[in-house]
Amino acid sequence: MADRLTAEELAVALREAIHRLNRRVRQSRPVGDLTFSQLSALTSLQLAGALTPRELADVERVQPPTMTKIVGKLEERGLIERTPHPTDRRQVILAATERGRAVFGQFEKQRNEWLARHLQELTEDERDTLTRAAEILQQVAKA
Amino acid sequence: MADRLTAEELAVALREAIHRLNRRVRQSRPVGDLTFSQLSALTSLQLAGALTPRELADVERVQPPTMTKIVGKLEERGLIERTPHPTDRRQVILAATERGRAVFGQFEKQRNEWLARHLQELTEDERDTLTRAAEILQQVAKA
DNA sequence: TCACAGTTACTTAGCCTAGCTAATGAGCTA
DNA sequence: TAGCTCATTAGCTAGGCTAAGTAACTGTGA
Repeated sequence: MADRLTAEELAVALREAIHRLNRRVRQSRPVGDLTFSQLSALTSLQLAGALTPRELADVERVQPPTMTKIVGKLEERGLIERTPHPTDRRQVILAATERGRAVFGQFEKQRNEWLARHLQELTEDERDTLTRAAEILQQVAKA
Repeated sequence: MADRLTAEELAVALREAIHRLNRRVRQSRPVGDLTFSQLSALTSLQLAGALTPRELADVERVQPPTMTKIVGKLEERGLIERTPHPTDRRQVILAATERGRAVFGQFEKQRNEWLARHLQELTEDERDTLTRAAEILQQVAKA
């Protein structure tokens, strides 16, 4: 069973687990797909409805120029669109297009397939633990 | 409290949590530091003692050319060294140098600082949950 | 009130790392 | 000798970053 770890030991264990799992999930990329980061940005955008690039960058925890690139890729594919801000002409409003919303669910599903399949092989107890862990980790990442 | 999620819903939640946390941890990079991937490879190498590039690539779940690059960076810094395989001259044996072992602990500590600090702010109960979660995730990543 | 200095928002340019596949060359093995 | 395996090289894309540039907003002093 799990011994009581120090915060530092836990940090090591968690980071390694996350690092490897992250690589695994990224590897299972279907052809012609959106990347992880693109999908994440698209998700945030749909959850929020509409955001400025700065807001989206903050949510995604990247710098604005990085978000400019990601948004550019999504716009090229016609999945999101830029519209002018109603009052402040420096700003831009980003929102998913019809097509973006349509395409999204399908890719999201593929993307999760590998992980979901493996999670299904766990016990209910283990999945409950991971559910609580996901909440805690979201909280930590937000901090 | 946590509702019972389907494996698919859990996959979404986990993936998002991991994605964001990963970015957070990567951001807290001290100057002149090793990258996440370099540190991870160095760790695996020390745990195993010595490995060939192919073996290390498998452990780290990357393709051999990717590992060639990472190993190159570590070698440049004098943290690992390549020695010829005793019987098979195609192969190479990788191992951490004295300096690699010395430098390792220190960077590892810095690397974990941000995460450890935030984990310390959690309750013991939450940390226990994360400890179990880390074990489960390692298992899933290995599968 | 209005000009201009400072600030903010986004983008561009240029860099590095991390991944990948395809191809190459050296060495092993049947 | 033919064919396989291992490591590397070459060349690509994506995703990060900082620094610098441009356009637009805002507030203050004459």
